[in-house]
Amino acid sequence: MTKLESGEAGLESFAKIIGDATRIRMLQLLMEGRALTAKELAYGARVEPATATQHLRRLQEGGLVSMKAQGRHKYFKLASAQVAELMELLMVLAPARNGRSVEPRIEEPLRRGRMCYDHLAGELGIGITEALVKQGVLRQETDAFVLTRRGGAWFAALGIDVEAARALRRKFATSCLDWSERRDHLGGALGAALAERLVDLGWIARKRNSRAVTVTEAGWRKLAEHFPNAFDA
Amino acid sequence: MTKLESGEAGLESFAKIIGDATRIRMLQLLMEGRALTAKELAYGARVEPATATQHLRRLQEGGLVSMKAQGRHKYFKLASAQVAELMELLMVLAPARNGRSVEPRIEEPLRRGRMCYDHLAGELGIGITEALVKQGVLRQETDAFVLTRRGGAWFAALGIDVEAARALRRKFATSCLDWSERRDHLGGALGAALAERLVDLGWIARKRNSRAVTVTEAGWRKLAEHFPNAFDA
DNA sequence: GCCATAGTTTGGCGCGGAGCGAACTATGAT
DNA sequence: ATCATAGTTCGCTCCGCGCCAAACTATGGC
Repeated sequence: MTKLESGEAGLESFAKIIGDATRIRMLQLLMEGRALTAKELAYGARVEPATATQHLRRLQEGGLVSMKAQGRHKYFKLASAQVAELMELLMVLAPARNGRSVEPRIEEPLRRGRMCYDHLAGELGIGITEALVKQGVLRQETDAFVLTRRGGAWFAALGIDVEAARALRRKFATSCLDWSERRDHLGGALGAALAERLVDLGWIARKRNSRAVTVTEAGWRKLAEHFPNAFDA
Repeated sequence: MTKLESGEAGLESFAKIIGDATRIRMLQLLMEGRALTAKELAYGARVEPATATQHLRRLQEGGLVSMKAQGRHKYFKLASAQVAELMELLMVLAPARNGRSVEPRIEEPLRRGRMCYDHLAGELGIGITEALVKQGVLRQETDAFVLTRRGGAWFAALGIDVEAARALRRKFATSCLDWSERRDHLGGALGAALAERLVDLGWIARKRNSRAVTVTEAGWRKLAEHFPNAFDA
């Protein structure tokens, strides 16, 4: 054990990890909340995969991102909500230096409800997910949700073919870190099936050419029945 | 105007400013809340003054620290409470990488009340300062307090020689950013005189070999009379 | 005026580390 | 088995930038 102040030295090398343009760009890409592959991050941050590997290793060592290998892909995402908090603070403080710059405010409708790929995010997605957990339909694990026995029945009752979703060659019920809310919500095949079904039922509707999702007139009552206490606040 | 995305480029160069061991060390030194001179920061961060000048310039450009020239000294302090917030977040996240490390928790007594150089800080210092502002004894300016006309009488009534304090070759009534509370409190000659007088009156007492300050038995009643509503929470 | 001290500017040295291409392994598709 | 693709390892180049010494300016004390 070298004589190394764990506090100070830790902060210094941690700061170095953040203090690189490419790595910051990668973290920015991950702010959307979705898990990205190494290659996506490489090209997104405008470097070759070989270079990206090094950066991603350092980001992992710094506890800023977490990785999950799946087949020949490696999916990276922000390690915690605190990291997202840190990034947000950096983004707020940064432009102050660069002359005035209008704070890029999130459009309110998007904050309320939106599609994240093909499943629901925003307050709507989170409200629904948390209601399902509270009802015992889902159980939250480290980075995925598990459908309980009664949960299967619940989805079936809503008219969703759970087995079909399970058969798809994709993650079944992942937990996706929400960008605006910083909370986990249901993604994957099950999340997509649920979103699709709610649209089919006419409870929610997608705005044309937008990721925004709104609850329909009839939807409010129906959602309140099926997801109790989900939309109080 | 070059084609330069103000948002992205800003974040990247901002991150670079933070991502340097020496500059982080300087920011860490400033977390105490007191303004420090360029030289103090240089040696505190273990570099020569010539090097420190460069770093301090970049920290200023990045909006992380603010500077006030006073005579031949230049005093630096954190630019805002948000910067302190950022630093705190960095310090919380950093050690996670470095194996387990006990979160260096602030000792409770220090949080309650302590000496910051020669004036009062912590909840005690802030409570007193805010009570004085509310009573119209002090008025808060950008980075200093102003003693009002009635304020002079108030201090005199407490047995403090305001003119003597004003005559000293030092800042009279500065506002000092509190480290644990992140709020301004009264410093400078006036703050020191007040602290000294409260000790003389026996209302507060310093612990031996510590910066901790406690309120005496008799002190509680007296303080409550002179600083109404200062210690509710 | 003098000297002492705080801070800055400049020039040059040297290292850390970001970047890439090429060769490698690992997984999946056919 | 064969090919395609994801990601890694290695060796190398090269540039940014942190650092200091020395010479400079600015301020205060005498």
